Order: sequence, then structure tokens, then C-alpha cells
Amino acid sequence: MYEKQEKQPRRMPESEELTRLIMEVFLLNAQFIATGDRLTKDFGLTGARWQVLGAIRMEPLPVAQIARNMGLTRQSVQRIANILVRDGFVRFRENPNHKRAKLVELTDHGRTILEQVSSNEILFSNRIAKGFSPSKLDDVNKLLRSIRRRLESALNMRGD
Amino acid sequence: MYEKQEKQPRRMPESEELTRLIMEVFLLNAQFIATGDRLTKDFGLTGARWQVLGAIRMEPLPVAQIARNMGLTRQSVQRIANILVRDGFVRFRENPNHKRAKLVELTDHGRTILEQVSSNEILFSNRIAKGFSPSKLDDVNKLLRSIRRRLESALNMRGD
DNA sequence: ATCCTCTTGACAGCACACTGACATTTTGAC
DNA sequence: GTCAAAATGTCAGTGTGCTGTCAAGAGGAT
Repeated sequence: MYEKQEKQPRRMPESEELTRLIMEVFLLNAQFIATGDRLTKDFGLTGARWQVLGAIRMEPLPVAQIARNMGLTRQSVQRIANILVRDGFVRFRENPNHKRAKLVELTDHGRTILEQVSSNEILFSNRIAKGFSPSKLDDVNKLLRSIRRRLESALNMRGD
Repeated sequence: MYEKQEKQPRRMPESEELTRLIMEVFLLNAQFIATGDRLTKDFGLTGARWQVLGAIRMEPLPVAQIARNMGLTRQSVQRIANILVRDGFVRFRENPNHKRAKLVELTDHGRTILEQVSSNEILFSNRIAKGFSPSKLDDVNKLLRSIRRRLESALNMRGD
């Protein structure tokens, strides 16, 4: 039917496994996001907003710094930060070191909520991870990281 | 400084590893998406549109069926499908078995482009996966899947 | 001090995915 | 056959992330 087969290159066995891994990562990523939303929605948060709160748990930071720490763009974090201010979890504070880059700081309410979500998250995470070998999980982490490194190198090489 | 520590529950070691795994999955997911966009953009596609094309490579399917196969919502796939029709990669065909659920079918142009992208993807994937043990990748897949299963169970249990 | 560069926040637009609601069609229980 | 339930497409709205562009601020070289 489709006679012009054009000789597709052969896919190596490890490449087939990688393809399955990609699908699994997509599904798992979706599940993690759903879980984060689920753990936070009763507190008037979402997964993304919760992550931003967590990023300033220790110390107030400017939006751009939060973005760098999280591997996101300034604009994405700015959008979240504005919502968090609107909803009272966070406030902007003058930055003595930089007039333009105001600090994002937890309000008392924000900190209280963050502590509660954290408690729930720890209990939930303990339950999910129970029975898995930490060293085996670490092996998985290392392998995933090495795949990611290869992808980053491959993409940054040629025409970005 | 924040004296009311409220006794946070203790996080188990395997839970700490799981937390790192979550971050790694987020980063890897982003990298996969970037890679997909990169492999397709020269052909007038995006990662998401390419995936839909791949879903009907073997046989035309209705939008809702594609969505189920890919783990997405009908509405998301419908949006992509409409764009693919607009751009000439795909057409809607009457479905003899179902008046409402039209079949999404590759056009000649769509199939040609898909073959080219597939060739590039196979070469790229072979290169990325080279040196990884297929059985080790399979182990990783299995572990990720089992984590996902646990999350799905945990979320579907209590008040969804 | 001046100039150039980088950083930062702000605004606009796009891609992708989700939910909710509605009408139409199909399916299945009766 | 009838009728309720499920599936399907459609429309509207939301959340999250991206890019690009612009002006204001900060930092460094001269």
C-alpha cells in the first residue's frame, strides 16, 4: 500500500527501551502534577504555587532568582508570584540591594499553610515510597540524570 | 526565628529519594518535550502534533480513541487534530460505524513528513541510548511504572 | 561621568493540557 | 421498541509554561 518505504534506519534495542521510558516519564509526570494539585487544593493552592512557596521557605528571594533555582522562566514565576500576593500567601518586600528586584516573602498565613501542606506531603510520600530500596531509587535517579545530560548536550550542540 | 515548629512528621529515606526522583522526572519531562519540538520544528510540526500523527500511523482513528491511547482528554486531541487538518497533515473521513466520530487519517503529505521525522528520531534515539543496557532500562521502566500505579491507586481511593 | 552589557519586571502572544457544560449519537438494559 | 446511560464532538474558561519585546535599574570598563 505504501510502497515507497524509503529504508527507515534500524532502531537499536536500547533505543526501543528508551522510547518506552519516554512514554512512562510522560505518564508519571502527569501523575506527579495531579498529585501535587491534589495535596494542595484544599488549601487554596495548586502544585505550581506550592512549589514557589517552597522555594522561599528559607529566605525571601527575587522572582528571577526563584526562577533560576527552579529551572523556569522569570515570566512564569512572576505570574505565580502575583497570584500568591493576590491570595495573601506572599508579599513583595523592598530589596535593599536592588531597587527593581523586590523580594518575595511568605506571609504568616503563607507559612502556616506551607507547613500544613508539607506535613501532608511527607506522610503521603512516606506511604508511596514504602518498601522501595533507597539505593535502587538512587540508581534510577542516576540513570535518568545521565539520559537528561545526554539530551542537553545533544540539543545544545547543534543549531540552537 | 520561626519558633512554632509544630512537629513535622519525619521523612523516610526512601521518601527522600522519591522526592529527588520527582524533580528529575520534571526536568526529564521538560527535556523530552524540548527534544520533540526540536526534532519536528523544521517540518512545521510540534512535539504534540507529531505524537498525534504517530498515533494514526497504522490506521485512521477517531479523536476520542486517539485520546484514550495517549492518556489525554478528547478536547486536547481535538484541538491538535483541527490544527493538523488546517495545516494539511491530516483529514477527517466519514466513519461507516459511527456518524458522529469521524476518522482522523493521514494525508500523503502527512505520511511523508511523518516518515522523515521518524527517520531522524530513530537516528537521534539510537545515539542517545547507545551504551545503556536494555535490561537496566527495563528495570527503570518497571520501577517507574510501579510508582505510578501506587500514585494512581492512592489518588483514586480517597475523595476524587 | 559615560557607555555598554546584563538583569529585572512588565506586557503581549502562543502552545499545551485540563475541567465543565451542552447537544447529538450510540449503546445497552429493559 | 423504549429509554436511560455512555460516548462523542463542540464551546468556553482556566492553569502552566514558553518566547519576544520593551523600559528601568545595576555593574563594569573606559
